[in-house]
Parts: sequence; structure tokens; C-alpha cells
Amino acid sequence: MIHTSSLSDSLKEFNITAFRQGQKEIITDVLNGNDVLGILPTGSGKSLCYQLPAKLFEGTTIVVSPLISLMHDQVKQLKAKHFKEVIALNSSMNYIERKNTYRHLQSFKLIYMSPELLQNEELLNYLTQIKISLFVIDEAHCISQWGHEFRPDYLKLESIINRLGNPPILALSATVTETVQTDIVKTLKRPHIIKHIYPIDRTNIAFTIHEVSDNTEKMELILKLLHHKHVPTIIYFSSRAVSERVANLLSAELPQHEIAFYHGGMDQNDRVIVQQQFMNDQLDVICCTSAFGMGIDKPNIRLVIHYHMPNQIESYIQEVGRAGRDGKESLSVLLYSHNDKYIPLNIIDSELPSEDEVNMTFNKIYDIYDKNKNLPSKDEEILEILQLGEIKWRFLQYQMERYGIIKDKFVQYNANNWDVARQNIKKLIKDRQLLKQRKLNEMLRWIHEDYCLRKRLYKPFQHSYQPALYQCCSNCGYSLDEWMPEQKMATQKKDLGWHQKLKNILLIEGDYEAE
DNA sequence: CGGTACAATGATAGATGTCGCCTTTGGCCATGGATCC
Repeated sequence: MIHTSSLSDSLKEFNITAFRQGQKEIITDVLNGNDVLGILPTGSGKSLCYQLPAKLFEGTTIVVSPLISLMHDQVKQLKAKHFKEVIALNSSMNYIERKNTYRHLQSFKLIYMSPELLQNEELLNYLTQIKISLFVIDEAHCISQWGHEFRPDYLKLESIINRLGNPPILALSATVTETVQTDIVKTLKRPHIIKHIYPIDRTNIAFTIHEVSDNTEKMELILKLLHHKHVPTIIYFSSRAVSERVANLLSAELPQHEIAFYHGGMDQNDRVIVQQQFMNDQLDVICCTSAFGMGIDKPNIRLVIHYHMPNQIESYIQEVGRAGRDGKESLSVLLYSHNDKYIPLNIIDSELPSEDEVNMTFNKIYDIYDKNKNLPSKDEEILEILQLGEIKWRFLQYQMERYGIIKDKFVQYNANNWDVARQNIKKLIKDRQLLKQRKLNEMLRWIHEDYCLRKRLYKPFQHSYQPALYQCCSNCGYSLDEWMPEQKMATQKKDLGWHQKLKNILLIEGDYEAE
């Protein structure tokens, strides 16, 4: 039991004078050793909910985070606040570094890691030897959104928590529907988890939908909008190639704007640079896929455009919610043409294996059992043999491990078990596909809604509802022309960068190489 | 046709050189820790 006096003392160490909404309630329950699910809006100080308990607890707190960049940001911030017993683990450490770090894990109060690294036996052996006081899952919606197909290691967290001696859990997120909540609680097997859920509706964002007949019309609309409103803007796409193409077209048409693209296929270095430039207001418009956004806490994003719709409402709420963090009037523009719905349909198809593919995989896995009982060690080889896409195989691999068909690349055969597994997996695939199609249909239904868009958007997420602070939505009579955001001065000078600045100071002539 | 990440590993490109070398002025080579895909 920890006293309130020590709570306020430790607050000072974080340079904070008072708790924000929800923080105290969540932290109190965590300190009392309860399992907690906390839903707080982004920018409301979610991380304090585990950082403060981590500091107060005797043992070590583990934080599972989906992105290495997020872990680094957190560690950097904490070290700046003189919280030093903190580390982010990842696979880039060499043998010596790794051994040295793993041997002294108990000296850290807070350890960040990915769900994938938590599958590593070497690390687990060390972790089971130290006292874990709290197990945190940051961005917990990833369990539901990514766990089933894209990153199945999210579904394995529960068994890991078990191996670590069942420490209390804190799951945190910003956007979680009732369905996703149920999914998280079920996956973690914590039916009695205490829920602290706070409203996530954004009263300073106006919602508009524009149905167009083709992509030319989309471009015209975007050009007109950006030409008149020069504000920090994100444009979301469902295709890397289209995001690049549109970024280039817009750059040519709008010489006053600084425009770049961003997606998962880019060089890691370029991604960091583009993100930094956008954060520092050196870029005005960023054309991106869903890869851009997690951990983006830029206060003055005024406009979020969807060139393509996301494949579910949850994603839309997350993406739109990046606008207007500073509370000022901001705008969402969703562009829709009737062909757009085929993109998410194809994506759904590509992440789950068909019935034929399941049968084929079972047969080929049996062939492997017949020959030498071991899967090739390299994933590429397996994909080559099975003729499957990466995500489909990841899904099947996870399922086959669950049913004991595969264990560490080793194939185990039992005719009865295999039949049961095959039927159940096929059933599961059908269920997942139906669920995904239902989610897509929800999105489409919302797009064709006649009633107030704001109310329909937030209703399934929360019981209370707050009216719009500035403007409501295109169904409540709001039009784009009325929008008058504070704009960037056209004459505003670009940041010169430190090379030029240094050169100016030292009056050096000519160029010199960077670093 | 289209989108999200990480780990692990081998490949690759950039920096170094306590006397590196040679053609003096930077270019080339061999080497082996980072970084990338």
C-alpha cells in the first residue's frame, strides 16, 4: 500500500503539479495491485499512469509497445526528467551488449520491449528471475487490431504474463470500442479488470464527407482546399504508390506548400526525417498510408483529408483524432467514390487464407512431416514451399502452433487433432472475414449517413455525448467554404537548417560535408 | 494490385588509419564496427 503523500511527492519528480482527468483514478488502482484497462484521449498523459507506479514499485515494470520509435521517445523523455533506471530493448544489440544488459535487468525500474521480443527464450529466462511488479500494454487496441493476423505475438501476451508469475496488468489505449474492449479482456483472460473509460469525442473537429465520381474530382477538391487553406495537413491513402503520386502532383501545383509522402515501404532514415520535418512545421502537407500517425502528438494539425477511407471506423477515429490537439477548430474531409470500397475488400482477402489455401498448407505441412519433420529455418523458404503470402502464413503458423501441429518449426502429426484443427481454423477464418466485412460495412454506412455524422460516429463508443464546440458536420449544414483557420504566412521563411546557420555565424564560404 | 512491425541475419556502404599507401593532396586500399533490408 502506498500513501497519498508519497504520490504527490513523486508527482513533483515528474515536474507535474496536478493530475489530469483519469490519471489519479487509474494510478490508485494500479498501485493497489489491480488489473486496469484505461481509455484516455491522446495527449492526456497516459504514460504517467505506469511511469509513476513504476517509480514507486519495488520491482520492475515491463511496458509492451508496438513501435521501437515510440519506446525510444519515451526513454528519451524519461531520462530528461532524471528517471534513469529505464531502458528500451530491441534486436539491434550484439551478443556482448545483450548479455551484459540481460544480466542486470533487475536494476531497471522500467523496461520497454516489443511483443515479438517477449517470445525470445533467452530474454524470458532472465525476466523470470526478477520481480515484475506491473505488466503494461501500451496502445492496447493493437491486440485486437493487429493480433489476429498481422502481429500474432500480441495474442501470445497472456501466456507470457503467466510465465512471468501473473503480475497485475495495465492496458492503455486512446480508441477502444465496446467490441475491442471485450476482445482485449478476453485475450488477456482478465474478466475482472477494472475499466476506466473517458470520453474520446473531439468537439473541436468538424466532419465532412464528399462523394465524388472519380479521382480527378478528388484532386480538384484537394487542390482547391489546400490553395485557400495553408495549414498543417495530413492526407491518408490506402496505397503507397498513390500517396507518392498525389504528393508529387500537389507539389507541382502548389509551389507555396512543402509536401512530402510517408509510408512503410520507405527507408527508415527518410521516415524519421519526414516525420521530424512535419513536427517542426517545415512540411505543410504529408501524404501517407496508415503507417503515419502512432505517437504523432503535433498540436496544430488543422486538416485531415481521407483520399481513401480506412477499412473500419476505429481507424478513422484514430486518424482524424490527430487533428486539433491544441483544441482549436479543425476539420476532417473524407472523400469517397463508389469504387473505393473494393480496396479494403481486397485487403481483407489478402490477409486471410482461403479454404483451398488452408487445405494446401495442411497437405504440404504433412509432406514436411513425412520427410524430415522440420520446417526450413528461413521464413522465405517456407513461403516459397507453401506458396502463401507473408500475413496468411503468419496467421496459419500461429493457429497451427495453438493446435500443437507445429512446435518450434517441428511438425507433430495426429490425424484426429489435425482434422479438428483444420475445421476449426476454417471456421475461424470465416468468422474473421465476416467481422472485417461487417466493420467495413459500418464504415460505408456512416459515409452514407443522413443523420448527424458526429453523433453517429461516437455513439457506439461512449454513452455520453458532447455537442460540437465550433462546427458540427456536413449533415448539419456545415460547408468547407465556411472554414476559416488561422493560416501560415505565405512569406514565412523556411528554416535554414544548422549548416547554413553555422555558416552564417562563422562567415564560412563554400560548402562542407554534413557531419 | 492496393496497408499496418518486429526479429534475425547476412549484405552493404561509410568511416578510419597512434607510421595505411603513394604520385604532396587527395585518391586508393584494407579493415571491421554500424546500418540497412
